[in-house]
Amino acid sequence: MKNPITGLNKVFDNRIRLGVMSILLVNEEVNFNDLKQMLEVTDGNLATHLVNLEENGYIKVHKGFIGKKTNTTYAVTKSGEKAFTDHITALENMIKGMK
Amino acid sequence: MKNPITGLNKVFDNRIRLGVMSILLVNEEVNFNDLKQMLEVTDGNLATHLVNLEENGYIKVHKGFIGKKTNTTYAVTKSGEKAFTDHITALENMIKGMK
DNA sequence: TGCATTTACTTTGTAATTCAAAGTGCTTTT
DNA sequence: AAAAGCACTTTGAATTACAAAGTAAATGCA
Repeated sequence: MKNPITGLNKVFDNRIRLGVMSILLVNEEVNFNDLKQMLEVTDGNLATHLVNLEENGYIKVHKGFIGKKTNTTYAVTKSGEKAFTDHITALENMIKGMK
Repeated sequence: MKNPITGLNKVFDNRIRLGVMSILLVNEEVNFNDLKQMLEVTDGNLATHLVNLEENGYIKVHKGFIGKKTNTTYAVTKSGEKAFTDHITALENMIKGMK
């Protein structure tokens, strides 16, 4: 039997990062507050994970304005999309369970 | 949009525990050494995660002998099987991405 | 027989990660 | 103009993950 966990991406071991990615895959652009509400996490916690995802090149951050208010949006990168789908594929293979 | 990460089990945030469960779901009983080789982890690391899974009631441990040599085997419990499949279901739902 | 080695874990200590609370700077409300 | 709210960032503590060292029994070999 080959190692079932090779191919799993360490970045996605975390539920919040996983959640962010799954949201960003189906929503083109999402801002901080929406993410926070969707995932029901504290500011600091979410921010940390967003920084992590950005440092890994999986999401891109756009700091803009709506009127005079800052509006920071997040979107997946090509690389992030690939990393995520690869991870899901690895998960599926793991679940299938190869003896 | 509802929170996509509710339903994800914290115990399975970890790749090694995830791997152990996926192995034990398709193999009735597996011993320490086989798990170690399959997952390519160090003794201490694997042992820690096995204790964690046992404390959560997801696996049961059987300390037996083969001849004079100790042989400790691990198997999933009913509750572990349910927890794991529930987690997988939650993952699948998350991936499907509900807006 | 006796000493070294291997096996199968367990224990220990450190490094990394996760998270919430407090802080910052700006905007909006009263 | 002061107070409150928003959108983050920073900080610090707690938890978790991990490898290395330790232990006890069994086996190999001289």
